[in-house]
Amino acid sequence: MSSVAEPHQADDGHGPGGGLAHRVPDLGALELLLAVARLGSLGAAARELGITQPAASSRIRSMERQMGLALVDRSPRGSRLTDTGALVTDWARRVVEAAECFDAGAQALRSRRDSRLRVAASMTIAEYLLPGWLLALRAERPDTAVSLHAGNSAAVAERLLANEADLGFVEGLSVPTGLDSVVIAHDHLIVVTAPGHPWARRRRPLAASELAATPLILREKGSGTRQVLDSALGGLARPLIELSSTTAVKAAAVSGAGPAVLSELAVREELAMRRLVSVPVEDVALARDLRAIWPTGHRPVGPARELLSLTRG
Amino acid sequence: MSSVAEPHQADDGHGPGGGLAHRVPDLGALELLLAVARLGSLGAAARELGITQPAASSRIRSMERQMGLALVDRSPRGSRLTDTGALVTDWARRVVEAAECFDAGAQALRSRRDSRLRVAASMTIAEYLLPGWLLALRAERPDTAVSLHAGNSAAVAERLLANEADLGFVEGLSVPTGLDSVVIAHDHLIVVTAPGHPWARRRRPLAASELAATPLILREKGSGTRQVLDSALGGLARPLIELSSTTAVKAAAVSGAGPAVLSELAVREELAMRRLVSVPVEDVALARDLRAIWPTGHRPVGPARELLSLTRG
DNA sequence: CGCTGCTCATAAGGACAGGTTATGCCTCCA
DNA sequence: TGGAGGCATAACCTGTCCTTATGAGCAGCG
Repeated sequence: MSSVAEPHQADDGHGPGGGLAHRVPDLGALELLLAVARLGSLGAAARELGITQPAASSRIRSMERQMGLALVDRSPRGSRLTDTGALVTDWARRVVEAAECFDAGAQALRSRRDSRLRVAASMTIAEYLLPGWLLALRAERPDTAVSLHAGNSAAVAERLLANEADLGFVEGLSVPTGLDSVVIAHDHLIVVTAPGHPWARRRRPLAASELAATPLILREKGSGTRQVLDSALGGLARPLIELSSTTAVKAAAVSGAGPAVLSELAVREELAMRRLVSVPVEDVALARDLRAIWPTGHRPVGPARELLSLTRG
Repeated sequence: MSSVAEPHQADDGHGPGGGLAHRVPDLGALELLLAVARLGSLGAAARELGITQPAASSRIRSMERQMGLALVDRSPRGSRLTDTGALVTDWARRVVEAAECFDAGAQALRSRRDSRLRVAASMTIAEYLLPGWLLALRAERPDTAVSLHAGNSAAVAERLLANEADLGFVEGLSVPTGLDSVVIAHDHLIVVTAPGHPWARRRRPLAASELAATPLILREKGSGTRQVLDSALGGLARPLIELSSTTAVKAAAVSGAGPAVLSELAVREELAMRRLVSVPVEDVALARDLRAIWPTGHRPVGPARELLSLTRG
């Protein structure tokens, strides 16, 4: 029951030129570029990253050679980004930020035991929201060791009640007894298809009956997403296929296998890139709350309170 | 006049443990992990990336050692991700996607001459939107060579009229004569502050007069963002400091220097991570259109039409 | 039952990237 | 006219990642 079982997908150009890694400078080089942009000098950037000035000079130079672009204007009294360098640096910043989220998440997965704050979260929240929160928390309280356990809503509640976690995050319809909660955000399930699908060009909203009558790509029964959909349609959702992870559902939908129902959190990126298109729906209650939960009476204090305050919009 | 001149900022933990690059696997490893997730086998993933099976095996193993996490369940008939591996892979996917955007953008900056589609775009669009569009275009038309030139709105128009570009993207109030256009999206300028600023806790919307009376962190006169703000306030915006790039303005605002006015495109990430907070505003027309533009009479065809169709919501 | 085909693991060697120290040149400023 | 800070080059070292060659576990089939 663990996870990924993805269908074939016809996308991504694994064409010639070899992997991304040969065309994109590695993270260390991008980090260095950001430091140069911020500090205005190769030497200063080198010091900040704990390397020597010649190392920085050589690394920036080979990055420019690799990309075929002049990124930095060197002068005897400092270095500034060129115009294209500024643009490249902005794109690089996004890569580094994603890597920082990765790192924050990985670190939380690693430090299981001796953590000052033990968090349990549902898959969707752990995937899309939590790394950013952890990063923000680290910015304010750099020495707070956080541990993370991801699972379904029931598992999260269980861990809290067993005192194996201090704070939980779930997306669901109801809160288990013995737990207090606060709504931290709202989420909507939305219907998505590949851009080529007939529904993609629909202007008139889909009726609930139509949705219930159409075979859909769905998460397995028991997942939070599926529960909300079944309840909204009165237990009637017809699966085209059932997949055990959000990722697999997205991949199937992108490949054109059919319409899928997913959290808007999960498909924001795909919508922005037009890999998926949202289909308007009427009359169906696909909203759900994202909640922070904790054992009744143990109102969050210290790091837990800090993290909680970061999550509220 | 080129670019970045960032003020001091007290954030990011350049603390111990050395750079990100030592804690996060490099792009090649992340790419490999995604391939393993998708294909269900180390050997198959290795083949897809054009390396040998032992190389893949060793690389995954050292990634697991580096992170201190078991990512893959190996068996004599294939490999599957562990639960934590699935989570890590989802985070890795975001890093790789950011790198793909970086690559698409860099490639467009590089191929200046012999391109089938020459695009000119304003800075904001080039920074935040265009890489995604280029990636989507590459997915559909892998062999379309695109070149990109970024500049302010006037420069974009100039390039189009001089037949140095086929398609332009600008965010602005008006369209120069000699050019046709279509609105592809709507953008709003928003007022943001660091979370600690008094305005951050404001519930009651800010009046235009209040905004005009307060010194703000702003882009330089002549930028599209500044033009819209000045016009909305009747030419009255009072600068606290003027900076020459969106990035510098964001950094100043994050560090708490004061309130800033920026496109919501530019601060979406910062808002999500609570590094900045949006301040409600009333009575001020801060909306602006994002437009695709082209020389009158040369309606986009071929690759230009293709790209245009990807940008419309 | 043993062959064939798939999987992953290990071992030994080579290429290269990225780091270091040492040094030189340029420019601004006191 | 030093001195300080900036960048570049050269020579060398080391670790990482790749390769080829080989071994071993599990499945299906004649």
